[in-house]
Amino acid sequence: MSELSRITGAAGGTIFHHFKNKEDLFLNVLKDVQETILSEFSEHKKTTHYENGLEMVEGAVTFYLNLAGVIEDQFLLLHRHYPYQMAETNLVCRSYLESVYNCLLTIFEEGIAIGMKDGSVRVTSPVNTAMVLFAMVDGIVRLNTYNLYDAGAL
Amino acid sequence: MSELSRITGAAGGTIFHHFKNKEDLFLNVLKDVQETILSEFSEHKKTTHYENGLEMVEGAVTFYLNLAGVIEDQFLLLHRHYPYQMAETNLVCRSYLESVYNCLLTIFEEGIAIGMKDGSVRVTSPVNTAMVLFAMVDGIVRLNTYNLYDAGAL
DNA sequence: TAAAAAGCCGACCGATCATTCGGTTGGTCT
DNA sequence: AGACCAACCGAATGATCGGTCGGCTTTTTA
Repeated sequence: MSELSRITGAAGGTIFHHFKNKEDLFLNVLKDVQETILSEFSEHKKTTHYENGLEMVEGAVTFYLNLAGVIEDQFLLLHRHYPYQMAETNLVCRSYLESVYNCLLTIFEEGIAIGMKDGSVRVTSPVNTAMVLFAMVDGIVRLNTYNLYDAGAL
Repeated sequence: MSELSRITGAAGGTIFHHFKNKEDLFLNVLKDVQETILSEFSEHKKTTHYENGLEMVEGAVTFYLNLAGVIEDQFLLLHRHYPYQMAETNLVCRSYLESVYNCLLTIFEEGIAIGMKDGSVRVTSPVNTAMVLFAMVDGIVRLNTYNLYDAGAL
């Protein structure tokens, strides 16, 4: 909190005038992350168009990797342990996280579902496939954040 | 530290008799994680045998998912932010993490390399493919740890 | 068997933490 | 002009943190 006070230039007490406590402040940050990702997602849906399901899945991967680069700090928050620990007891926190993951998974799921219809994608379970794809892309982002390897080249 | 003192039953000062400070204690825990994973890895190599490269890759996935379940706490440590933050300045910490990731990546790489020879695997870059596969499996483990979704069913 | 070393204890310390609170300011409404 | 209010300040607060230290006990060594 003192570091935040130093960075923003606001006095220590001022922060507590705007936020009830540290947890409330964190929840507002998380809310901001959720809103940003959801808005980027709907923007992506509006501005893109794909020939078939497979292309849509590929587009989802590109969208995800690109987004993770543009708002790296926000994604970093989702890669930390604290939010998920808080989500175990805090329902608001949990709903923010679920909303984000739901949104991100949906992109893959939709692409796979369409691809199954048009024949460009052949899988048994679209939900599971989407989850595996998501885990893969997210894992790469994570690998890239903690630059132990040059995953950025991927 | 006080919680550790409570759990172990050792007095506060006793912990600092065995470890220089909190960071030193953490490094010893991380060292333990590294040694455990490396030993499990060599055990896996000794006790398994595969017909071709693809089977070996599949075996690597199974090994990884299984290991993550058996020593869940130790994997949780690798999914937290702190070690990677520390690795930026602490070379010992960095070497532990690199050693772990190197070991885990190697399993995939070897399988892919063999598979490319015997024709069971067709990829352009074994290193990149191994990294993507690793990211995928690790992503699933992470998704499962923070049980927002029932990734365990996968 | 005496001395030395290692293990252990818990009260204690200074630093830092999140949070509080009495008071000031500048703008808006009556 | 006076009342009101949200925004803001910063010193003060109690709790907690990692870490220290002198002394007690057990084990090892000479």
